[in-house]
Amino acid sequence: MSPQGKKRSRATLAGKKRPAAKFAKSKIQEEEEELMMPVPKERSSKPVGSSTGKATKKAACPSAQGSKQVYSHWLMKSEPESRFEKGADVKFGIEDLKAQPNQTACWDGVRNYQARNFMRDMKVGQEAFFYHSNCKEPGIAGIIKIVKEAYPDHTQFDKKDPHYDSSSTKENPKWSMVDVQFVRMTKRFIPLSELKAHYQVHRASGGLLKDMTLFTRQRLSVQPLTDEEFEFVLSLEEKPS
DNA sequence: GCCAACGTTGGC
DNA sequence: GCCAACGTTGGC
Repeated sequence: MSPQGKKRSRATLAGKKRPAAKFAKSKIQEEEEELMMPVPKERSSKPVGSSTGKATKKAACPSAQGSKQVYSHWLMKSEPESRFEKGADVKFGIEDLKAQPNQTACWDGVRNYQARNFMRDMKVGQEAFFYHSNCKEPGIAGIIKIVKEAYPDHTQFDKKDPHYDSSSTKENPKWSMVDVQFVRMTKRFIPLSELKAHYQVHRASGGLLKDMTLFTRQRLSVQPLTDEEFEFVLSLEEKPS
């Protein structure tokens, strides 16, 4: 995304963009995706709060009737190293976000329905990990927060943009983006290798990270974390690497 | 640079 | 609707 939505997505501003590639999905396909989305497959979504039934105000309540899981934490991938796509550099690391006016940028360029739908679920004030992908050292570099909820991604209408989508119209925009603001760097960089090691242990032992989307849906550039996953990953900050 | 994972396309 | 071909993601 820019962040890779992207897979990737990224922020806008002068020049970075990503590829638009092929998008020619049938209407049907598109609608389907919009309507049903993604509750990431297996996570047993545990509603964050109550065990007893129903509706406490909290968040996640996957309840029986098929309502979908509600998330309040996210992980957003972006590439911190230069890479050219259709002539444009898609580089957008956390340092690039910090350098933006107000340390804020729009997360444009996401061209995957599931990632898009997760962005549409994001609420102002929610936090996300800023994940560096496709680079020397992949992993979590910092924390960002949502400062503007989903609105049309302007790059879909820009023929010069690598993410241009000729099938989208202003009347019915296909792709969305959110605005994010830098919150802080993590106390230390949390490498993918470390996260993966925990994931593997947890997968075997039934630990907290056993369903972490980063590993269960490998190429998804915008993804949710349960509160427990978010807290666990944050706790790694305190450990010496 | 390689290549596994996986989403999309399009023939049938 | 199946599925092989193809393209992209992204770790290594």
